[in-house]
Order: sequence, then C-alpha cells, then structure tokens
Amino acid sequence: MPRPTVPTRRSDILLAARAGFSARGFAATRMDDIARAAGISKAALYLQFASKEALFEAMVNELIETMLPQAAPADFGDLPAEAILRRFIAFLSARITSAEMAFVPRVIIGEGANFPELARFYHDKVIGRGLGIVERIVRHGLERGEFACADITQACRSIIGGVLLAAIWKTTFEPVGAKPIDTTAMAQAHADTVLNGLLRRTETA
Amino acid sequence: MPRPTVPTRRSDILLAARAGFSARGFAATRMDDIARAAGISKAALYLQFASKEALFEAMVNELIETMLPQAAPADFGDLPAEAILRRFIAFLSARITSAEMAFVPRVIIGEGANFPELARFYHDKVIGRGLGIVERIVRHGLERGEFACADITQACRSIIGGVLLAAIWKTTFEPVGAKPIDTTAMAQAHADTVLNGLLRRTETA
Amino acid sequence: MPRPTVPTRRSDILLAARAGFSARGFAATRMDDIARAAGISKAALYLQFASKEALFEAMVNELIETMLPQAAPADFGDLPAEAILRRFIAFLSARITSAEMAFVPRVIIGEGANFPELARFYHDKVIGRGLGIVERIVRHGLERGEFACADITQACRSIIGGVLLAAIWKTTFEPVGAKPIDTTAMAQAHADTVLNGLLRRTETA
Amino acid sequence: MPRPTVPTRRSDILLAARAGFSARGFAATRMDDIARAAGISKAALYLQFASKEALFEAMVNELIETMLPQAAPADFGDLPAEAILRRFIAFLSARITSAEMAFVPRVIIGEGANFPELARFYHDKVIGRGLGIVERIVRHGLERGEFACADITQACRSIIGGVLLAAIWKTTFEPVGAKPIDTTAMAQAHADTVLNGLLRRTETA
DNA sequence: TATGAATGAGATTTCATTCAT
DNA sequence: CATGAATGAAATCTCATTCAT
Repeated sequence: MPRPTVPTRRSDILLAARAGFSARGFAATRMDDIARAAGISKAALYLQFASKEALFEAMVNELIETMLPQAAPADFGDLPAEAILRRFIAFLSARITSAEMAFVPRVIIGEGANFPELARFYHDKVIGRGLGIVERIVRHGLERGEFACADITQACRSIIGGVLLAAIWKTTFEPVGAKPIDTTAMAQAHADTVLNGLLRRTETA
Repeated sequence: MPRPTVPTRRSDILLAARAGFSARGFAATRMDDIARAAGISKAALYLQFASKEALFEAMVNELIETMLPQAAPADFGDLPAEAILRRFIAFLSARITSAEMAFVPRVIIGEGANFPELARFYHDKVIGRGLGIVERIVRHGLERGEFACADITQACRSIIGGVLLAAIWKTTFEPVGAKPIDTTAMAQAHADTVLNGLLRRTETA
Repeated sequence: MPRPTVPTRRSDILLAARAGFSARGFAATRMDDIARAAGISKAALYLQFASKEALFEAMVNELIETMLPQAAPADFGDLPAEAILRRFIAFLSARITSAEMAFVPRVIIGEGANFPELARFYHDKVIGRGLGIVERIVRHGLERGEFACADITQACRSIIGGVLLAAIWKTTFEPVGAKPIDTTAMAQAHADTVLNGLLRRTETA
Repeated sequence: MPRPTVPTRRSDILLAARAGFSARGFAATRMDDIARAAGISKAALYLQFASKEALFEAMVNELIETMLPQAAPADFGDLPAEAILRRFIAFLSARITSAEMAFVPRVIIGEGANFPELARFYHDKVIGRGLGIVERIVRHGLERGEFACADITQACRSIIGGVLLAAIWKTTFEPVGAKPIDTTAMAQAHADTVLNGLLRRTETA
C-alpha cells in the first residue's frame, strides 16, 4: 500500500514554508531556504507552487483550513451562555496561541498590505467567523436574560481583542524578552473580565 | 534667522519613510521611493541615515516619541478609577487609531522578527508603559474599593487588547472591505465591557 | 499487422516541433511544449532525440528531404529555357511559400549563427541545389541562344532572391499587417522581370 | 567643454549589444556579456535600458535610424530612370551589406515572431520605404517611356529581393563556407538582370 | 552638502536534461 | 518503452549602498 508521495512532499514544503515565513516574514525568506529545509531542489518547489506568493498563500490557507472546521460550534440548546463563552474563549485562545498557529495573525497583519486577498480571506473566514460565533453566544446570553450589553458588536470585538493580543504577545514580544504568558490563565482571566467587568457587583446591588 | 534646513529635511524624510513603510511594509519599500517622495536624492538619504534599518527605526522612534509624552498621566489623587479608566481608554484608542499612528502596531508586528531591537523597544516603552498606566489605574480602583479583580495583569491585557484590535482592524481589514470602526463608540463600548462585564448586575444582587 | 508506433510517434514529434519552432523560433520553444503538443512525456522525447538541437536539426532535415526529391529536374532535352525557367520559378515559389515550408528560411536565417551545421547543410543542399538548377537552366538558355547574360552566378542569385523574399514576406511581415502576397502572381511577375527586364524591347530594336 | 558622458555610455552599450545580438541572436546573448563588452556592470545596463527587449529594440531602431536619412532620394527631375535605378540598387546594396548593417535583416527575420513590433516597424519604415523608392523610380521610368512593366509592385519586390539575398548570404552563409559575394559586382549584375532581363534583345527585334 | 552614476550581491524563476519506477 | 518527478545551471532583473564630482 504505497502512500502517494505528492501529498507528503507538498506538506513537507508547506511545513518548511511555514517555518521560514513565520520566523522571518515574507520578503526575508528565500525560496532557496525553503527548498533546502524541505529537502528538495528549488526547481522542485516550482513544480508544486507557481510562485513565492502562491506558496505563501497556500501555506496560510492550509493553516486556516486546518483550524476552521473545529471552530464551528453546534446549536447552543439550553446551556448557560456564561459556560459556553468561557469554553469558547478557552478554546479559541488555546488554538490561536498554539505553537503552529500563533504566527498566523502576525503574518496576516504584517503582510496584509502586500497580500490584500489574504487579508480579505482571513477577515471573512477567520475573524468574521470567530466574531460571528461570539456574537451568537452573546445573543444567546441576552435571550436567556443572562447577559446585559448595550453594543453587541463592540463587545464581541473586546472579547476577540484580548485573545488576539495573546497571540501577538507570544510571537512578537516574548522572543524579545517579554514575560511569557500562561495562556490558560490568561484566557480564564479574560473571560472573567468580560463577563464580570471590573466594577464591584455589590456597588449596584 | 536662517531656516534650519537639516531638521526640515530630516522630517521630510521621516514623513516619506512613514508613508512608504506604512503602505508597503519594510521590505517592499525602496530607498529610491523614499528619496523621491522626500524630494531629495538617494545619496542624500544616506547622509542622514546610515541604512534602511536605521531610517526605519528612526521613523518608528520618532512616532513613538511624539505619542508618549502626552500618554503619561500624573498622580490620580482622589478621582474615581472608573472615570480615569474610561478617559484613558478613550485617549489611548483615539491616539493609537489615528491616521498617523495606526500603522505602527502593524509594522511592529509584521517586522518584529527582523527587528528585535525595535520590538523590544516597542514592548518596553509603549506596550509596557501603556500596561503600566492601566495597571496603576486598576490598582487605584482596587484601593478605593471601586474595582474587584482577581488577576490584575491579565485584566490589563484584556483592556489593551481591545484597543490594539481597533488599530489592527483599521489598518489591516478596513482596506480590504471590512466594516469601518467608529473608534469613539468602540472605545466607549470597550470601556463598558471591561468595567461592567456582560453578566447582569441584578443577577448577583 | 502490428502498427508501426515508432515512426508515427517520431513524425508526431517532428510535427509538433515544426509547429513550435516555426511559431516561436528555437530558443523560445520549450521541450515541454513540444512534448505536450505531440501527446507524449518530455522524457519520451529524449528517447527519440538526444537533445533540443538534435530535434531541431532533424525537423529541418526532414522538411528539406520532403521537399528536395521533387525539386531535382531531369535533363532539359530540347525544351525552351524560358518555359523551363518559368515553370521552375513557379514551382520553387509555390513550394517555398507553402504553409509548411515558408518558415524554414526564416528559422535558418534566424538561428544560423547558433547552428552552423544547419546553415551549412541548408546552403549546400537547398540554396546550393536551387542555384545549381537555376544555373543549369540559364546555361541551357545560353546554349540555345535564347538567353543573354554577362554574369550567370549573379543572375541566378537575383532569381532566387525574389523567391526567397516571398517566403520571408509571408512569415515575417504578413503576420504584422503587411499586404498579403499572391504567390502565384508574384512568381509569374518575377519570372517576367528576370526574363524580360524592365527596359523596353523596342528601344533596342 | 566636457562632453556629456551619457550619450557615449549609451552608444557603448548599443555597440556591445549589436555585437552580441548580431553574433548570437537575441536569446543566446546574455546581458552579462553585453555589460562586460560595454565595460560596465550589469546593473548599469538597466539604468539605461529597462529590459533586454528594450535594449534589443533600441539597438535595432538606432541602426535603422542611422540608415534611413540617407536613403531618401530627392526629386528625379529629368534623369533617365535606368541610371537612377542602377545607382539606387548600388547604393542600397552597399548599405545593406555593409559590415554594420548586414545582420539587421537577419535579426529582424529571425526574431520577428517574438518581436512583432519590431517586424512591423521594419516593414513600415525600411522595407516599405525602400519599396516605395523603387516604385517611384519604376514609375518614373514608365512615364518617360523607358520602362515596360506589367506589374509594378511585384517587379519592385524582385528588385529588393535580390538585394536582400545579398545581406542574408553574407551573414548566414558566408560564415559557414559559402563563396563570398562581391557586393559591387552583384549589385551591378542584379541591376543588369532586372533592367535587361535574360531574354536576348535581338530576339524581339 | 548634494547628486548622478555605478555596482556587488543576491532574488526569483526557467528549462534542458536525467533517472527511478 | 514511457513517465512523473527532480535538478543543476543559468538568466533576468533588483536594490541597498557607495563614490567621484
């Protein structure tokens, strides 16, 4: 049962590309390096990807595809919104700050101007979907009378913003000496903050 | 009163550099373009800046210097922490999403791997200082009995995260068709969220 | 009765090669294209032809071989030279400007410097033979007292030159908008010119 | 009185380009070689010519421009057409087969498919103009009752064809061993042929 | 100080050719 | 025989940087 070699080869390349692009960005990563890291010749690279841009986009797309399917939640039923939101924040945070994924926002943000297609894709398929899920959760909470919120859209952005910062922190600032983040604790604290706020409950009681 | 030509020249260059780097990132911006945009020869550029990297760093530094002095608040006295925090979030958000500054986080995030010095500098002087101020405000609120918060550090990150997302949204996603953000409203909503949380007050009353 | 696959294959390749080389010249035609046009793999090409050059030469040779046998006339007997020459010019012109052959001079002229062997071959076997035939016809006319000619060699070149121009015109200039040539009429007029000249007969009478 | 260096530099390059392209054709001539031959760096080449194609076209254009001005004859007055035509054939032949110019037709013919613009230009400005002049001469001869000619256009092509063959002969076949042409004698013989034809004058007398 | 001109050192991309299967 | 896959060796073109004037 011989495994087809192409997929393997292709994923070797994408892996090497991910390593390169994530470490040095688009421009500073040479096709030569990627080829060497993938264990093939530069020309073999071009057999599978028509250009450096195409390789870059393929790599990002593959990463996103890898992440998306598991991000779509089912119907919420009668579960309490608080629990759902806590779980989603924990899940999203874990996923977005994982070693393989954390650099994606950085790359999208960094190269977005030169790759509008990619930025659009990421906006539509990742950010948009993430926000959509959060929004559904918040609406669920409002319907159940659990949550109170004047501006849903903005609140959702606050939620996503905290998670995104974690990814950026890990990839941009930790390598230059920032205090490492405990992502689990951070996700929990972030959930606490957006759920309970900073103002003391007793104040309004 | 002889016109000081050098400073003017210098700021012309920095302005041109900012325009270029903010539009196309570090690698895709050519020294030629910057020189032309600044109205001088490429060689004249090198009389003022030793290298492309030096110019890039100078531009970022200048921007940060421009922004920092006004960002440091004095002692809080006996003011309510809620008001201070609202004001600071509004201020920080306005500043960080302003036309001249919004691209800075994007550039820092995008080129951070290739410019560790810059990332460190930005972390120490901007993010760090911003977080420090927020933390002081939160502590002030805790001392006054206004706030309740289990994990101060993380809560502060949640606060900054929301603001940062606005800047990224504006520079990365709005150009590719994302719904534009009303930064003032967003800042206010963000302040609401982190202050009050999503859970209904009456629930705990 | 097993189908002879190799000859068919070979001529498929030569046909594809002819199409490619005639349309784009030697350098701009890729082995890949030829293989695809011939319906085989690139590697299969190399089973039949050792190199691109070899394929090119084989293609030209085949074309020439196809044309030459019919170009060699027998003894002229007692036929009038004028008729023979008219017929030969018509024949040569028709052949050399035919769709399949017209590009050959162009390619030979264009790539002659890089393929001296080919240029030599074409000179010896095609131009040389053509000139030889013309010369024999002219000598025949002189012997019969039909023709008067001071410099036979040069006259023959004048004859061939007109025919060659037609082929070049068709392949080089017609594709870019030149007025199309009616080769039959042109051959006839060319024969008229070289036979009668431009000066009025009555003048010398 | 310092002479501007650019024109000199530019013509150095064009000279080197002419040498390269004429010897090896477009594809086989490397920019590196041209640069070295011109005594400058490859990058300096690109300072003056945006691409290899642009350089190629500039070189051909310059050559053509060099040749054109002197090719335009004045009014013919009352001179005998025969003398004018003889002189023009001699002139055109000498010019077209001169060491600097002879390769031009070869290059145009060889690369015409890949440079349609150039082929068109050459057709319009060189071939067209040459044919135009010949046609004017022939018409002049017809008006004066000197010439008899059924098909002027075709006759003119016969005239030009003989001259063109000389250039092709020199550049394509002489390098591979063809008998060298004495262009002066050839031009004269060609003029004899097209003027007098091959048929004996006395025959019709 | 200012600049037009020049360049060294790559970067991406191409393609004829080979080889294991 | 046939081929998919691979590659070595360029070729074009770019750009940060320098230097003579």
